[in-house]
Amino acid sequence: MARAGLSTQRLIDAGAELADEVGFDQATLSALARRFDVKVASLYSHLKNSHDLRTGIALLALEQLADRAAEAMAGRAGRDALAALGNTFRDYAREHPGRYAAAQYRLYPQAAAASAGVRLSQLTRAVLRGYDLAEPEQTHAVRLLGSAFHGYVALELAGGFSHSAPDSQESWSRSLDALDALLRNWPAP
Amino acid sequence: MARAGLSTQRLIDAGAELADEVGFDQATLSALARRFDVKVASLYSHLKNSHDLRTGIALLALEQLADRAAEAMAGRAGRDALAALGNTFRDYAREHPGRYAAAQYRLYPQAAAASAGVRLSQLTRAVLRGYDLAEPEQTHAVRLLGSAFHGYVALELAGGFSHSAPDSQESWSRSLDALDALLRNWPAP
DNA sequence: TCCATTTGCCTATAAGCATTAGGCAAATGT
DNA sequence: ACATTTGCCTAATGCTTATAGGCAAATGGA
Repeated sequence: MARAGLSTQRLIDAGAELADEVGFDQATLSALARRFDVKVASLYSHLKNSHDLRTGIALLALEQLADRAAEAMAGRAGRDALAALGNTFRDYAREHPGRYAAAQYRLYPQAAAASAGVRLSQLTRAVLRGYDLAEPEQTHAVRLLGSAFHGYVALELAGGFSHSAPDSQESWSRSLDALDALLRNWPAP
Repeated sequence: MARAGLSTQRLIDAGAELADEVGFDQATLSALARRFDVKVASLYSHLKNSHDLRTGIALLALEQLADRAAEAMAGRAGRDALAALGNTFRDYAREHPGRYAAAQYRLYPQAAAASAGVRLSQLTRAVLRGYDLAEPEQTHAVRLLGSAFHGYVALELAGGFSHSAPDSQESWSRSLDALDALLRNWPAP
């Protein structure tokens, strides 16, 4: 009986593709087994359970996001860095909606601390180096920036901005302008 | 055989409570039937399917959100109106996490157009009456505002701001200050 | 190269969830 | 009082996750 050549990594990679195609919560072990033309029980040699698959996809997505963000932000500051980070999130979510959803998957604190999510939040903080903000205002700004990026991407992905003028791209671009202006003129506490 | 006295509305109300307790996607027909001490099949006299239940909870959540927002915003303008709307979202999400998640549930365009979501977006636009913004900048601002609110609430609910200083309440308050400042000094296109 | 061990995928089984079909009894209205 | 409607039931199906145990393919040591 020929073997299918499964491995944890191959399953997670295929799971990520599956998630992009059918949605993160439709990326089931059953569907994954079907994709490899293998019985579901066979997957349990490589994954502890379905939570394991989801965690794996989440960690993959965070890695990819952090890699892309680091590359996009390299050598940029101010509005350029801000746009690089924001566009990384938005583009990734549009290219890989399932993975983007996975990146929001609730990890155990321990797993979260060891994930690329940490790198990602360092990059967000790095954007603020181009502006003049001391603690604790810097942290407030990091949180607001993360909220605005994530919120915009989530609402856009949910179709919130799709069926009315003006174009979502236009609003996105102006939102980056606005956030840049805000960081340059952060109100006194 | 005594009857349980089910009805569509009672099921949806109980489903909303269930969602708050165990999470929106754990609010299943099975769990709901258990709660009424009734067999699952009995629910199908009142609900077409599980999507129907989810849609019902979503519409309920949107109604409640819009009602709360309208009351909180009445008679307020500027930063007060902004804070009233933002706090409505945040407080509702903290009190009713399952319902808040439901409010993000993707509705059919037709259902969405007839929902209280429309009222909610009118209220968001009403906040901007206290500031001086003409179209299309006004729409960009509405979208950014909605993104920031939703993003903050989602990240806070996911535990993003819970395990490090400064306090999330502090960041929220400063974010409202910052958004108010931004709307007062919206950058020229 | 032989053979022991490990590993990978299998069958079988069980439990939870969504859904449909069909039945009986309680509620309702005339 | 009786016919009709309605509400909840049992039964059955199919899909999902998960566990236990088995056999054959890969691996590695002599």
